[in-house]
Amino acid sequence: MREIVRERLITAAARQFAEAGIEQARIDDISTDAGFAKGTVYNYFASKEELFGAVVEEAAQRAVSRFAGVDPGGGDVRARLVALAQADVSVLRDNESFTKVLVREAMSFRPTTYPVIELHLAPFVLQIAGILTDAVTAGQVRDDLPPPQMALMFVGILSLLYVQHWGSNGDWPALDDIPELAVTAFFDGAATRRKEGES
Amino acid sequence: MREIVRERLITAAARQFAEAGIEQARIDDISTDAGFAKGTVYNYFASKEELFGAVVEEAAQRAVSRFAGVDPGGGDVRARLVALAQADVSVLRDNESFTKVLVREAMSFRPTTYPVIELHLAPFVLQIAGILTDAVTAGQVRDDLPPPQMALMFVGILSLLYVQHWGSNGDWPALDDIPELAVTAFFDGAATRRKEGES
Amino acid sequence: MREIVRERLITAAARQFAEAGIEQARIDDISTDAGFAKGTVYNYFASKEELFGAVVEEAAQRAVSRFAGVDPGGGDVRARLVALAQADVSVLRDNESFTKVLVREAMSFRPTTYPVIELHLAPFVLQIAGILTDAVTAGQVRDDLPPPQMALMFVGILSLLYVQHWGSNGDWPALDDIPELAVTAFFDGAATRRKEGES
Amino acid sequence: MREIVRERLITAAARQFAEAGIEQARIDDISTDAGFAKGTVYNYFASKEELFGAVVEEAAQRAVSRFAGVDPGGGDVRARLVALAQADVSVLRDNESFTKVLVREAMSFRPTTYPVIELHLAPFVLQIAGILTDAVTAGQVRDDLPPPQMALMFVGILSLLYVQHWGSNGDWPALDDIPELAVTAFFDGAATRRKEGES
DNA sequence: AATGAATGAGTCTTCATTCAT
DNA sequence: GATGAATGAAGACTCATTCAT
Repeated sequence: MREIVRERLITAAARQFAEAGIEQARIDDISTDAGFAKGTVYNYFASKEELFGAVVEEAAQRAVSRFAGVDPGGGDVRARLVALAQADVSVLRDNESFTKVLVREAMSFRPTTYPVIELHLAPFVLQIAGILTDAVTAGQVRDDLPPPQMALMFVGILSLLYVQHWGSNGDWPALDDIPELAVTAFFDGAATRRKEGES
Repeated sequence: MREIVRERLITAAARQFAEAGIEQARIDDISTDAGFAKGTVYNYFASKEELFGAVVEEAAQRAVSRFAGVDPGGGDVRARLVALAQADVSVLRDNESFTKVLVREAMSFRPTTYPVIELHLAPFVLQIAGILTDAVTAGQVRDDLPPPQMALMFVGILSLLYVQHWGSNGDWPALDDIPELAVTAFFDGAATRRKEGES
Repeated sequence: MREIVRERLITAAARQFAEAGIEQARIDDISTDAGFAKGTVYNYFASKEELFGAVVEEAAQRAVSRFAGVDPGGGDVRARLVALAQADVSVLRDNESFTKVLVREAMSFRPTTYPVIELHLAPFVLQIAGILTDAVTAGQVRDDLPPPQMALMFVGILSLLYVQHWGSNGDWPALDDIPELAVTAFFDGAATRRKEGES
Repeated sequence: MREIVRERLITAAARQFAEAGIEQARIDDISTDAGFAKGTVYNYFASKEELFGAVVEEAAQRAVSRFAGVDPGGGDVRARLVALAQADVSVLRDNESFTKVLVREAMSFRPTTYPVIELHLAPFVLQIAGILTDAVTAGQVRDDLPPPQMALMFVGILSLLYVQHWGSNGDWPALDDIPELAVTAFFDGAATRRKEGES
């Protein structure tokens, strides 16, 4: 019961925070949006700051939760990364507000939220780093950059495409194109190339 | 005279906005930081919002100004992009606050500032798009993605590295490494490769 | 409940506005005067301006409300006008602040308030105009001036006497004398006269 | 020299005070309107309040100055009053701002300005009272009201018509009609009448 | 004497937070 | 547990006034 109300508040908060930013969002609107009166928020969260923390935490958890079991494994890095990116985009579709909050906060490196985000995103990044390590071993990925940092870059590029998607009002890139695009940008780069093994 | 004071105010504002964000920054502090009493800001800017606009504008202009004459031209895309990225980093060194504000705002896609940023960054993006078009013609760059969007990606990757630099408190990547890193990430990608023409 | 507080705030506001004028009156004082903390006003009115509007509106309504049923009708204009003026004075006794605000504003022809006053005073003026029209028909009142404008004059003269009452600190005219005085001034004028029908 | 600048400032101040009221009028605008920079006002007046006082004083003086020699004398009160009212209206034409300030202040019974106005208007009121006293003696004016108070009423009615003129944007009454109208209202009243001496 | 940049006291207004019901 | 009225700290903004030039 208590948990359900809490959830409703967090979801409403995510919406408001995504639309207005943390400063501009008003507790009143959040409560109303969730179907309660102003004061109710304070029966569940000690402060606006704490509510925001809960939103970020939930956002990070949601983002991570769906990756479990998504990785097809196997030898093809590209395919594995695309699968992850697709999972991420599908999460985004159901949680656009949460993701917006997450990305905006990540890019704002606010001392209070950055560590939270890092902490919760760690599993995701590690999973990617794992895939990359496999791929380095298999000779599919360059070995002159540490996998964890390449993983960060991959997550970053994904976020970047989200930002451009939102910034262009959905004009470009379309959500559907993002997974492939992200992997292409991350993996292949802009240069013309002859794939390994091509004659 | 008037211009100098204005400049001082904008610089102080950039500092405060970079540190605290637009909402948290207090007009009082900005004026004090610039060495004036609180009312002085309002002799130069009609409102906090306008001051912020001036900071963004200045940030965008500074970012662009240094690219003039930086492009070495010639046939090597990589070298040209590295030169531009180096110029950008050197601008950043002198204007860290401005760039922070710029990047944070760009990533927050706020309706009021996003267009301003787009407008002022356009020349920079176009310059890169030009280089990429040359490179496409020369067969150095893939022709399946439109140059303007690749240019956006390049700028995005650069910004991403700044964010990671700031987010890690300068840990990784170091400023000095960013130009090379950005070009590598953008141009080469993560895949192992044999450069065009290698046997 | 909510209505009571609103009323208390309006009453306090009327006091402060009457004493200090709209510019000089401070929201703080109004709230305190009403027995609340300063912020409370804003739970009921969006701005000082709106609160002022509410005061003017209430003032006009109070002024009008008591005229209902006051007019004795019958053939004697003088008596009917005196009855109305007496009602007006009795309203004034209970609402001195409101009336002061009303009169001051009416005489200041401020674009924002003048229409409000006109609108709300219209019924009163119309009632008087009606009485005068009757009287014109009955041959008691001159027919060379339009009744609505004569009605305005009557209201004006009444207000004028209030102003002189306040301006002289109650010295002259006394409130009790005002109804008779107003009707005399308006109806009879200063000239010596022989009433119609006197030999 | 000094006197001329002072005069220009007072005239500009009158304009601004008339348009915006004493609180809303800004020193800056007054100075600019007079053709000077902001600071100049303070070389002539110690404060805004003092400047306002000077405007009121000047307004009162201008209002009075033109009555000298205007009174045609003779036996007809009506004619003498009309002459005075005409003089007043003609003064008003050249000094609309000053008169507006004066009337508004008179109706606002502000402790600081009311005495000033009374003081300066006294000669005018006395002159009218004199005429009325003559008329009482001649049996043309009722003897049951003290002439000074009747004089006040006359001035009041005149002001009232100005207010209605301004409040209706010049619609009614027209300036030209005011002298006759004022005397009619004051002298004859609204009642049908047979003038003294009519058969 | 004129200027206009700088000052800072004074207010309105917002809104997170408290708490009695 | 929900409510929403009351609170009051905080901060943007105005503008009369000062004063160095």
